[in-house]
Amino acid sequence: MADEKKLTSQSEDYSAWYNEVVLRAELADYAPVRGCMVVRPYGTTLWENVQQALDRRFKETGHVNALFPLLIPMSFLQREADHVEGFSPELAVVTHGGGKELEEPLVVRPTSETVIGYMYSKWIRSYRDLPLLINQWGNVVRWEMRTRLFLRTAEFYWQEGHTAHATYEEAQEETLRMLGVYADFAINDAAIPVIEGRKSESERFAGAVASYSIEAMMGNKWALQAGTSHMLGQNFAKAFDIQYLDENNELQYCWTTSWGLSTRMVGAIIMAHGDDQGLRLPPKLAPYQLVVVPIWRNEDQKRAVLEVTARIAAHLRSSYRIKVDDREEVTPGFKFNEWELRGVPLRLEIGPRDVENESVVMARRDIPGRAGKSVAPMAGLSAAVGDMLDTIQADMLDSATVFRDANIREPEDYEALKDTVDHGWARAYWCGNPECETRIKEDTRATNRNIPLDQEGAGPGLCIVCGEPAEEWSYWARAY
RNA sequence: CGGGGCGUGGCGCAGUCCGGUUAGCGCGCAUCGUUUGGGACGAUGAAGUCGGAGGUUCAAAUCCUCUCGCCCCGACCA
Repeated sequence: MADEKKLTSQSEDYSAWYNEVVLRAELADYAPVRGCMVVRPYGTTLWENVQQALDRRFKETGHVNALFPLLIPMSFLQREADHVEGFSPELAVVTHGGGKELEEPLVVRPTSETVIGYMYSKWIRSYRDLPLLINQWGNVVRWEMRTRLFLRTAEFYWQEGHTAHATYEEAQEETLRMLGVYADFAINDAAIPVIEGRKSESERFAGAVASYSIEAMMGNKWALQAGTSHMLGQNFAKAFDIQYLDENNELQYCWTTSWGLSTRMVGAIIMAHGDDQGLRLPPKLAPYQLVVVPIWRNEDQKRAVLEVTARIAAHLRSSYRIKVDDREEVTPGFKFNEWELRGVPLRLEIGPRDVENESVVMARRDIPGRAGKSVAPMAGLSAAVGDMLDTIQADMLDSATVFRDANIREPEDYEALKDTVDHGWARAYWCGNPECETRIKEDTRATNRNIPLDQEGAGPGLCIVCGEPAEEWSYWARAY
């Protein structure tokens, strides 16, 4: 930071920008343990808003919440071959308890498929018990090599849904339903356009038959997997004996799914919307939807302004998440910058002129500077604020969508693809051969993000790498 | 685990090469006053076992040995 007041600009150093925003907006801080973070109150409120928006959708689709234990017997992980292999390098293991070495080590859950599978095998007896639709809000630990606040931390907070079904079709339907729920949330609440798709074999969750993701484009044009949904087939059902008696009194293995969305979504919100001034939070999720900054020059004005401010705030508080910043030790200009850094979508400025004219100045965070300012009459202010917040929400989605679409190209050939993924995402035909996928990764550091569910317009084509026939196109990009 | 960087008041750093007053600077913080429509200013003040341990020396933030931790860049991952 050359200028201590300003953030490092995104163009100068995107990851420095990211770290500074997270710290200075007081979303999170580094914990004493490497790779762990403290989610500060402002970040927690944002996460709680994410939770509420998702939880409502989970309930609407028939799910209920439960809480499963943090510690899992090591042997559980080993029951599903791919699952152990996938997770063993990143497990935190508890070897001692009560001052004694444990007979069997316990792992701190990296995810809960195994314990939940164990419990499901106890709970499920009959087809009448199905489908079983449970979600858990909690934390997990994965010993990551390289960590970044929110994006990849050793411990993170998330929800993991785990469902069991009688048939393949129902489980597959559930997998895609929840992917759709994530997409709906991302688009309509987080104002982040996302692409729903299937993960390639190499990117598939350890133990899954198929994994699906929503992929979002960040401000530096890298991709971020913002949510995943897995079709687990009967892999875990067989490993944990999750069986039921069907209508014909025959024993069948269940079909299970799991799906998760983590505090990484906070990182997505930061990077999808942030600018050189700091955060830009979508109104639906922002801890404060609007901040009111009173302005005065002398005692008389102060009294009048604060009185009007209090009245307006009391009125707005019933409908909006509002913060009145009446600190006297900092100037209005300082407050403007601080709340812009912290991403509050809308600011109301109330000064002597406004008191006189019975108006307020509204400043939109998504449109910096003078262009984002307008004057609104105090009469009918609540409705005007509501309209403005709706407009900001919609405009943020629009501009994120325009940005994303402007940075997705369809390269003609392999040489063009190499260039494309340097500046954005590529949508290209791929034959599905892992060797072609690996080659792209080695040549460009870009990975297969997903094979979009929406294949409209895709006909038979030729693989961008090997030229063999390809049925589907997929997205390729540098990713977090 | 490989490469790089860094540990000095709350934060950011200088000082370390070449040992030598009372360890400085900016920001922040506290008090008072003047300010307040885009990051105010002045005065006064509080705050540091120089990451830790051992060693060399009359003398160590500074030199030597060991150690711990953090950050950044790679390979792995949501």
